[in-house]
Amino acid sequence: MQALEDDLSPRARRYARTQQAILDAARAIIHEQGADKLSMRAIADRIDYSPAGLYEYFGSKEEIIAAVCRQGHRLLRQTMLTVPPDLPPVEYLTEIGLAYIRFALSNPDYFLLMFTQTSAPALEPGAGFVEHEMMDADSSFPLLLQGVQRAREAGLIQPRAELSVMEAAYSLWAIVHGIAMLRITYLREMPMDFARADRAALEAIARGMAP
Amino acid sequence: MQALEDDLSPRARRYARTQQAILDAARAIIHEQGADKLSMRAIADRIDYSPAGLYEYFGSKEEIIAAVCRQGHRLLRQTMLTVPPDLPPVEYLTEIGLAYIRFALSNPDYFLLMFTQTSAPALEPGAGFVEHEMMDADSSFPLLLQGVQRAREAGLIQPRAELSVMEAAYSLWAIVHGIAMLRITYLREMPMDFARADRAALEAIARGMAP
DNA sequence: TGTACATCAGTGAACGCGCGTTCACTGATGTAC
DNA sequence: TGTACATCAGTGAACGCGCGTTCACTGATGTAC
Repeated sequence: MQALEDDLSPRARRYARTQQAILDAARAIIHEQGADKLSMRAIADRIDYSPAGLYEYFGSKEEIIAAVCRQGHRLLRQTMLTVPPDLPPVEYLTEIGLAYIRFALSNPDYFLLMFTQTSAPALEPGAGFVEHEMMDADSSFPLLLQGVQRAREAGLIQPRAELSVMEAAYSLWAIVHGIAMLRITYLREMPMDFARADRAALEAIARGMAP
Repeated sequence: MQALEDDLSPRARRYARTQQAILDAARAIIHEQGADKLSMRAIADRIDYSPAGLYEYFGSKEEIIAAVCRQGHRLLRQTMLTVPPDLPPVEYLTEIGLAYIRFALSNPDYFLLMFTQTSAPALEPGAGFVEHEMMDADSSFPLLLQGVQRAREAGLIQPRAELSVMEAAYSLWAIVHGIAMLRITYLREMPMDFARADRAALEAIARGMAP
């Protein structure tokens, strides 16, 4: 990555840097004021540009949003990667699940945008699930999938006829995503011991996959 | 409800009817064109009014949205109520969970709006969870809670030190909500056997609560 | 090394649009006597 | 039962606003000889 940037001309380097500054500004606005306050003018203001200048770097507002979302998924994935991979498999799964939730809570508007955007390019018909962005290198889902696979190899999770590895990872994803979504929207003001409840939920689903 | 309306003067009755027509129009627009196409002008057009006329019935666009959402929660609840309550408790829980998901899939934009709106009145500090709209008569959560309670009484769910009835219902809600959300947003184009996977997820969480 | 020129990065002003809301108004509906 | 009046339901036009995007422009940067 760094080596790759070194190969670029100073011009191309500055270009890439400004492009990144635009995305950073967009992210900051979303974080501080919510996604509906994100406008070309607001971004331009924040990096001391005129709105027209942004079109040197992105073709439209939509492109900027798409790029910000892609970066968000990468960031979410990285947050989950900070969990030590040598934890006992089930504990590992619990921890990356909690990391997913934590990311959503500290970046609610960003998270909401990431999973609310409907602009993903449609798959051509006949494409398998592997082509879906869910299986991208940037996505966090493969981490869940690997985690489940590891737990299965350790004999801590029993794949059944009714629950493949894929489906187990999907269940796990659903429960953490549901918790994340509910907590940043409908349950925002709910007085409740979520630390306890979330752990309980993750333990329950883990039990449900056990042999 | 009907009797109550009969008591009203013809004037009040027409007023209530128009108010409902406005909400119906709003709902139809959300369903057909998405929540971002919902405007006072669009609503007015649809019921052959001028935009200004709407202010006879609602103080602002925000009020209309709030009312539409409240109605949405009522509708979701009613959908879940169509599940026969005399099913075996665990099967009952599975079925109302699937009904929740089905509602979201047939009204994606409506569902998204209902659970994305941030305009719920904040609880005054010190309020218990019972005061939260989650526990309203309109909310679907109490159905999950009762379902879990019933399963517990039948001995099919084992409340543990680590998983109270409340937490079990929360887990269940999280998983169906997560599925619903993922399927109407990020996984919209995902080619996958969801009928199977969703059932598997619900069975897994049920197993995790079993004695 | 110096000069002429092409390209690049960024500006300022304006475009047209759709929006929520307001306000003076008017005809229709209901009420009081 | 008829008339005068108050209230109600709804209109049309306009308000001011913020938005994404375009376009002719200009000074700065890099390139070729």
